[in-house]
Amino acid sequence: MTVSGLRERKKQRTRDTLVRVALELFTGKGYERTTVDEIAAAVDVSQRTFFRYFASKEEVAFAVQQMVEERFYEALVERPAEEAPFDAMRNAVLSAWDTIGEAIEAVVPVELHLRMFQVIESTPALLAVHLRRATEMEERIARLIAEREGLDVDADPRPRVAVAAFSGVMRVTGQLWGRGTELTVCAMRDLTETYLDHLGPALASEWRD
Amino acid sequence: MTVSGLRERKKQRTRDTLVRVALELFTGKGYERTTVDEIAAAVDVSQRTFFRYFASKEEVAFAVQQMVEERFYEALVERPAEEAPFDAMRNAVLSAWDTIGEAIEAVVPVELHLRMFQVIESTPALLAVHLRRATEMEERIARLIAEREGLDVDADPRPRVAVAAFSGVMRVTGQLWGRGTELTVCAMRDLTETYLDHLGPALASEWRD
DNA sequence: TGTACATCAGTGAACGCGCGTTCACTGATGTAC
DNA sequence: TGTACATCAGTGAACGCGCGTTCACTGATGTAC
Repeated sequence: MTVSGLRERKKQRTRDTLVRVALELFTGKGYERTTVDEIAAAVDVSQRTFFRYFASKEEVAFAVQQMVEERFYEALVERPAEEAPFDAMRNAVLSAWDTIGEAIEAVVPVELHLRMFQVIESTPALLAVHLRRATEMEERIARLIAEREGLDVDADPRPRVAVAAFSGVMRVTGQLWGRGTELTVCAMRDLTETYLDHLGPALASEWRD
Repeated sequence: MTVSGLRERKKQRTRDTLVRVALELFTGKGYERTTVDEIAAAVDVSQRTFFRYFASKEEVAFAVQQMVEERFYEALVERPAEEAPFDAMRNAVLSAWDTIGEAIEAVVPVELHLRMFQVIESTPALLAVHLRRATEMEERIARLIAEREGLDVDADPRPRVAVAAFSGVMRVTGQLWGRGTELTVCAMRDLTETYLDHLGPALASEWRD
C-alpha cells in the first residue's frame, strides 16, 4: 500500500482524507443529509476533485468495507486445502478479524468504521447497495471454492449453495450486530461464531429434543 | 381483490394499467432509460397521478413481485405444524408456484412478469432494492417460524439462521435462472428444487466420495 | 545543478437530468334527503 | 327521481434538489538532457 513519489503520496493522502471526512460526516449527520459538496468543502478540495477519486457518493461510503472484504478473500485463499469448504470460510472470517484492525486503522479509526457499518445497515439506500456488493463477492468466493475442490462452478450446485448459506448467516449476524449496543469487533466475532454453529441444527428436521 | 363501486373499480383499473405499461417500458427499453413522465404519458395520465399510486419509480417495478411474495408468505402460514421449518419453507415455495400464475395473470401476462424479474436481476439499482426487500421478508418469515415452533426469535438463533440459509439458496437460483435462457416458471421451479436438495451435501464436511 | 518540457492532480463555474413535491384547481362519483 | 352537497381522483404547471458531467484552464511534480 505504501507508494513512493511525492505526487503519489499526496494523492494517497487526499484520498484517505476524503474517506475519513466522508465517514465522519455520514456517521455524524447521516448519509442522505450529507452532500458531496459538503465533503469536498470539508476537505477543502473542489467537488470536481472528489469525483476524480470516487465515481459516486456511494463509492466513498464503501471504501473501507471494500478493503475489509478483500482481506477476507485473501484469508480464504490461504486456508489449507484439506479444510472442508464450509470450515475454510468459517476459519477465514474468524482469522481475518484478528488482523484486520491494523489495516483499517491505517486509513480511519476502527471505531469510525464500525459506526459506518451501522450507518450502512440502517440506511435503506446503502443497505441495498451493500447487499448487492455482497452477492458479487459471493460469486467470487463460489468460484474460489469450486477451484479448491476441482469442480465446475456451473455444473455442481454445491459451491454456490454453500457460499449462499454461509453468507446468509453472515448477513444476519451483521444486521443483529448493527442493531445491538455493543459495537466492537469482539462482539461481532462472537455473534458470528454462535450463529454459524447453529446452522447445522437449524436445518435439522427436528428442533425439539 | 375485487372491489365494488365505480370509483373504486376505475382506481383499480388505472393502477393495473400503470403497472402493466411500466413493466412493458422497463422490459422494452430498460428501467433506467424509462422516465416516470414516459409511463404517465403512455397511460395518458399526468405525472402527478402516477405519484398518487406509487411513492416512487421503484415501487411500480416491484408491484407484481410484492404480490408474489405475499402469496409465498400465505402459503407458509398454511403449512401443517408438524413439518420441520426447512421443509415447511420448501413446500410453501413449491406449492405457491403452482397457483401463483393465475394471480399474476389478473394484472399482467405471466411472461411479462418473468421478463421483469430478469430486468430486476440485471439492473444494479433494482437488484440492490430487490435484495433489501428480500431481507425484510426474511425477518417476517423468521418471526413466523419462531412462532410456529414456540420460540423467541431474539433468543434462539435457529429461526433466523434457517431462513437466511433458505433465502440464500433461493436468491442463487433466482440469479442463475435470470441469467439462463429458459424463462419459465417450470425452469425456476426445477432449479429451486435441485439447489435446495444440495444444501445438506454442500454443508457436509466431505465433498468427495 | 539547471533548463525545457511533459505529465497529471486539481480548479471553478456552469449545466443537464429526472425524481419527487407543491400549489390551487376541476370535475366525476357517491350520498343524504 | 331529483336536487344539494361532499368526497376524492385527476390536473397542469412550476419548482427544488443534489448527483454526476463537461469545459477550458492552472500550477505543481516528474523527467530528460
